[in-house]
Amino acid sequence: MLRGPAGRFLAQASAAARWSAWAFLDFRAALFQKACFSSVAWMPEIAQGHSMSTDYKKTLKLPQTSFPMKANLKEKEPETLRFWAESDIYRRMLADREGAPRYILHDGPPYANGHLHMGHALNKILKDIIVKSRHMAGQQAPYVPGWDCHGLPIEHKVSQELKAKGKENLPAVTVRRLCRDYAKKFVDIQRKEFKRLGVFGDWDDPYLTMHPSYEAATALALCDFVERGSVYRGKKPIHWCLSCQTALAEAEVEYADETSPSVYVRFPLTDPKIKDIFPMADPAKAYAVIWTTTPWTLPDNMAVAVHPDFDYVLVAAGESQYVLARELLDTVRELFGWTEATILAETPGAALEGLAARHPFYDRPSPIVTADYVTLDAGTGLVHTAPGHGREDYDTGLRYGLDILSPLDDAGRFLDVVPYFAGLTVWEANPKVIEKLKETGHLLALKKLKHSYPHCWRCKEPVIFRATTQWFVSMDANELRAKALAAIAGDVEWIPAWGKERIHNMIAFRPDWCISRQRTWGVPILALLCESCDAAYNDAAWMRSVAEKFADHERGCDYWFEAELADIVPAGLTCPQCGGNHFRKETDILDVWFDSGTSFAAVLEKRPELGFPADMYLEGSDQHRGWFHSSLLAAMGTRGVAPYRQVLTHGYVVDGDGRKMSKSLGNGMEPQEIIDKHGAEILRLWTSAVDYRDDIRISDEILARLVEAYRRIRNTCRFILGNLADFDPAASDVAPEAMLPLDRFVLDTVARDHGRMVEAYGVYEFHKVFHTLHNLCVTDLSAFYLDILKDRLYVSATNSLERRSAQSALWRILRMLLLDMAPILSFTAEEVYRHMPVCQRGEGASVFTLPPSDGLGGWRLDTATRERLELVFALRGEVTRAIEPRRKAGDVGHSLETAVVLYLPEAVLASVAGLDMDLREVFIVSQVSLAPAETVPADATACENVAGAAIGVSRAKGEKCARCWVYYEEMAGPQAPDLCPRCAAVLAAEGV
RNA sequence: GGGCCUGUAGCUCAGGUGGCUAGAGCGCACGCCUGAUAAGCGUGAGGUCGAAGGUUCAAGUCCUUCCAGGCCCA
Repeated sequence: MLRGPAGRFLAQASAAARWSAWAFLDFRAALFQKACFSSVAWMPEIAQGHSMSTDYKKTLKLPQTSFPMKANLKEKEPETLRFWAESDIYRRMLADREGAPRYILHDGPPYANGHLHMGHALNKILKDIIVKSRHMAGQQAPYVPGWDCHGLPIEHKVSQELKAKGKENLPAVTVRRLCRDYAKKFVDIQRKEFKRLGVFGDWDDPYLTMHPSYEAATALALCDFVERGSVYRGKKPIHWCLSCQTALAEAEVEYADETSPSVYVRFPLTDPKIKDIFPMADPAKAYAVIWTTTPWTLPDNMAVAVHPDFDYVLVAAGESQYVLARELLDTVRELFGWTEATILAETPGAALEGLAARHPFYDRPSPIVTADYVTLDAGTGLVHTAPGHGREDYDTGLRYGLDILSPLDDAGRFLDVVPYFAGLTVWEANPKVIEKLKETGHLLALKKLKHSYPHCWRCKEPVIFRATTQWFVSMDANELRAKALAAIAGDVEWIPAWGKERIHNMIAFRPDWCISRQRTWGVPILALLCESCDAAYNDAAWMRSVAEKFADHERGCDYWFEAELADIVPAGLTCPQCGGNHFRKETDILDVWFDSGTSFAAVLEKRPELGFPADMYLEGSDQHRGWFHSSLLAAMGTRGVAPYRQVLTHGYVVDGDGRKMSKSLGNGMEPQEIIDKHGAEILRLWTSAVDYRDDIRISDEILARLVEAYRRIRNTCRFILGNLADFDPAASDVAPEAMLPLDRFVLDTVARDHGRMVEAYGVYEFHKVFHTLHNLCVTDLSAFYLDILKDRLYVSATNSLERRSAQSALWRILRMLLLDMAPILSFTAEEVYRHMPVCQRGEGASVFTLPPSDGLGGWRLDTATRERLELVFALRGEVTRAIEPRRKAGDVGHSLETAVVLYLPEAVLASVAGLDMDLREVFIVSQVSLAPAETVPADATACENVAGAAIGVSRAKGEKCARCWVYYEEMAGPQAPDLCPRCAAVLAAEGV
């Protein structure tokens, strides 16, 4: 509340103000009289009637602030970062919210490799905005960043470096040490880069999946699965390099052209059931025709696949009948040299399912199965299926319960059990298989084909698919799949909602989780393998005893690789299968998705400041397949609940045309360039401005727009700051209910927008925060309120109600703006905050010490008043529009050079006239008068948005006051002929 | 090829259950101001709502197909 004699005096004066400029003038004249009595000490030159207009500028209360207009973010941000580091802001924020409801956003660990790209920046800034907005909303929001450290890319990099140095086949512990150093290096690099973005968190103690305690937790999670009977060993084909004798991951496979034999083979269809499908078929001379470029896989053929929806024909050619896809008949006919080929019958592929063909050179059946990956691009529409030698074949094998046959040794030689080809390598077997086919008469055609074929990244030799023994987590044991699907549907909120459908489909149709990898850099699968029969020993209690050692070992699970066999094998252990007592350690490691998928156990459950389950997991939409997926399976499988309550996904960063960034297109953008050019703040603003649920575009134009937006927001703060320079709330605060109507109105407007922004933060719609904030600064504040306020702030007496009311409103507005800005524009909010005097901002050193508040104590403007005022502001728009033609005509420049008459319908006139409001100030003109609509002259401008109203514009009458630039018909008087009564009174009151 | 998603002015975004001459801010053009000044204010021009069909008295909003783009699979 305004205090002191001057305040009380002016408060009364203000209440006397009227809508009519004429009444206004009377009031000013009265003021002047008083002023003359109270002070005769005018500035001498004014008293002498000199025109010293420039000197009046010194008597105005122009904005004063050390807050620079130019942000200079590139230099300023590091200073702010230093300030945050020195004040230990992250811990301070947690301490400030001790006991408040917690909000736990669990960080999905980025891979510790390479520098940050835009996707990293987007992801971490979004997380930071959420964490900070929860803090500003009063919650305690810890954030522990993490890194994914194990895995192939690092191991790959390290082995490339070793290869370059000619050092290969080093012991596992050595390779692991190098991998650890490599990961460590990039954790440090990325940590620095993340911090540069202004992201708050426990950067001194992040979680690393290679940390001993983490590795122990991962291994223990595997124990949990084993204990529940969810883990089994089975066969699965993987890429295998014959010359390196090693398994290869997809990333280690390179595709290059290779020439292969291309063979067309017929499989006898002796099954009498064929007559049910094709009545004219003769089982004695019917054949299914397949095509393959890997003849050596034919010994392991287990089935023939057809597409259920394609049409297949029975064709008579020569003495035989052939089944093949109708669409491919013409191409094949020529190839086989069929002079005549008569279609005997036709059927959809689905009808063929279950028919038993015979293997072309072994005495066993090869059933016809259906598969939707069968195409008509090449071949015959019937696909040779060897589940031990192909991914799709394997899946089909699982579906039909076929044997996963792969009788090869590590060098790719057929085992002794394979008739005709034992001892041959697969490459040697190719021509022999062809010979065998010729011999049996089942080879229909032989050609050469040049095609893209997988090769080993190290030795560049062609690789094969070979079924090997792997570890799996069953999707069906303990109803893992069903429970996961139930959690997806019922326990988790997916944002956006389609995430539910997406992950549901993935879980619903995925095969068992293959958790083993034949690599070195990861958490070992704890098991002992019998030297004589290869049976695995993995008793859960024993596993647990080993896993627990990881936590205390300096290098975590290196323990497994370093320990003597005797220390690991339980005394007296005998193989339950063969009774043998010689064992070796399993050398497979866990899939890295198992590592990061168990972060809830290693981090959420372990850290006192966190908790399980998390409130939020937030990652890119690819993680439906990745971390969201593995975390869900791991938590459901070991804890029986989902690890998260909400899952939020963002799209990918693409270029200005919506295309993905790629090196070859040269359309990439790096966070570092943007920071160097514009500052991290612009990157943060970009993150907030876009709707991240779709793909997110970035381009120079987008950034240019954001830089503009940033300037507007910054300048708005600067202007407010400047006009609060002499404001001490303890001495001069005016409560909202005592403020001038305009101030109350705008305060209410800002409070509403503040509420909208708080709500938008709550539902993670940051682009709404950005648009609301920007619009508020541009439209409601800069172009409207602040523009109107200049007159009052600059001209009125320092301690007048007019000025103090405005400042009290500005002070509250600025605090709301800071709360809204801080999560996004953290650097700038902090800078603004630190330019506020302590009496305005409080004792806290940082903007992040502000308590959550709207600063209004729940005060709002009543709707009736609001609606009446909105009418006035609608009229303001009409006035500015009506002035414009006069300006264009050159009649007037500044709007203060005009006098306006509002011709209003009766009801409007009554409403406007009844308001305690200075219309001259609101319209920023020199004179305003109201008149009934009936009196409207022909040259008035009809209003567009106020029905029945019109505006008359003329040049302002009288003289321009040298101080406030408003035109008056009556000036102050002889002592100050170039001053208006108002200015004269102010100067007199202030003793100038 | 399959699953999920997107496509409204140059840019970023609004447009619950179909009913408006499709909105906002920025940018742009033109003008004003020079007491927020490498600032501020005003006015104005920009859209066949990705395309084509269809349902309907009425479609940016519903359906189908197509085109373009993204993520994940194959």
